[in-house]
Amino acid sequence: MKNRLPGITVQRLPLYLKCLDDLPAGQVQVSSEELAARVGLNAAMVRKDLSYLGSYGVRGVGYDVEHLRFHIKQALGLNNKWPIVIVGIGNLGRALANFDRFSSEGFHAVGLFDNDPEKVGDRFDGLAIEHIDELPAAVADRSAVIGVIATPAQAAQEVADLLARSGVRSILNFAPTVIKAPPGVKVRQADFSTEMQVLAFYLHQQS
Amino acid sequence: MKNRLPGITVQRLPLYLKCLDDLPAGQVQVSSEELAARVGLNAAMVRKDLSYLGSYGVRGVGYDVEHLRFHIKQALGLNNKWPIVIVGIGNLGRALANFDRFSSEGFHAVGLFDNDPEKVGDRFDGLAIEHIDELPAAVADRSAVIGVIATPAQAAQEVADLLARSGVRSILNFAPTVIKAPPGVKVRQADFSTEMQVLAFYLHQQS
DNA sequence: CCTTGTGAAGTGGTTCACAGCT
DNA sequence: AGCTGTGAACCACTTCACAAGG
Repeated sequence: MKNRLPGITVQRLPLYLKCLDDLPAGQVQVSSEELAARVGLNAAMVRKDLSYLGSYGVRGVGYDVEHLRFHIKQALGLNNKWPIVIVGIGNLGRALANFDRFSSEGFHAVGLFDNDPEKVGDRFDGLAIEHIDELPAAVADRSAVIGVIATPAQAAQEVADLLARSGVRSILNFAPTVIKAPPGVKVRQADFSTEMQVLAFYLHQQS
Repeated sequence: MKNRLPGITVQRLPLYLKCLDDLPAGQVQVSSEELAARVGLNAAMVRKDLSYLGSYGVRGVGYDVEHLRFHIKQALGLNNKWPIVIVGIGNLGRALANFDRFSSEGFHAVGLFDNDPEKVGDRFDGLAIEHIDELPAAVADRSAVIGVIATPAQAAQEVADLLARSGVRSILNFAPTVIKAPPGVKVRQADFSTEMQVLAFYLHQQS
């Protein structure tokens, strides 16, 4: 076991976690072979990924499902409850706010923000929508560490700047534009059009 | 120029395209240095990625913005209009259906499906929601090639099977579960919780 | 003189193949 | 006997560094 996981392993750990959830109720052991088939990867890769977490398998048997789930969540920091804020409460923002697996997955929404005064006060997921001007104080008061951007593209950079200044340490950007953030603020791009365009490439190739 | 682009280059081409859109109106040339700064990468990587498309830059000058945009779109197959269907018209499905950059980005929605009879007939983006039972015929009639899954996790595999049987060649899955598809059907996972969990890892590390 | 395009070197991820345990 | 854990070989991507060319 090394104490540093490759970035790409970090990206696969959430997939293993989802596969564990999909196992038949009552299944107590799982082999690298079975997990690999479920995620669509090679068994050696699964074993190598999991070995970075420590030696939690049993030779000749496999991995204990609950034990493994615990250690993956541990490695990802999902045994905390990270406070997050969501900016832009259109259809996408509402979908995110209603996402009820937050609680089981290490996050909880502590603020919903929009710049439309019409929307302020509406409630989702037990939270009232607040005006974007309230964001800096809210992030500080509620110790939010992740900001989710679900605004139109033209507002995204401005919102990212505001989030960064307010003190979040990570940004998940759903707007179809590339945003910059100061060093120390980790950004992930999570947008629909990028994924679609990648699929288009493979369609195009075939034809 | 080779005729095979590395998979990871394919994933970055959409980002370059977005950066070209963000350039000040009227800017006619762009250097690898400037593009790199915008996407947050090394200039050599940008040049190498673009060199796979052919030698479309001018030494000492840079790349012609329009020319480059054309060739990236060409490579990604975005000079077609790929017909897509969206399954699961909750908040997320509506966000996708309303996504108005489709037309400029090589796609158009040709069907919206849900299993809730209450929703059937509602209109979004100029399309009426149809019942999921209509999906196979619709995919065939309208030549849809991409299926987007925006259902809850427990329905996702079933919808994926239905899409694959109906003849789509690519699936974009937003449900927080790992789905399988037969060989020949390309799947991309695009889910919120995976991205959040990756961010959680980096937060956890710092603290 | 400036910036592209690209071999070559460097880095990191994947797969193989088998020793090590149960 | 079976499955994990892991060095070693392999392969892919990134970065360097510079020749080529406007």
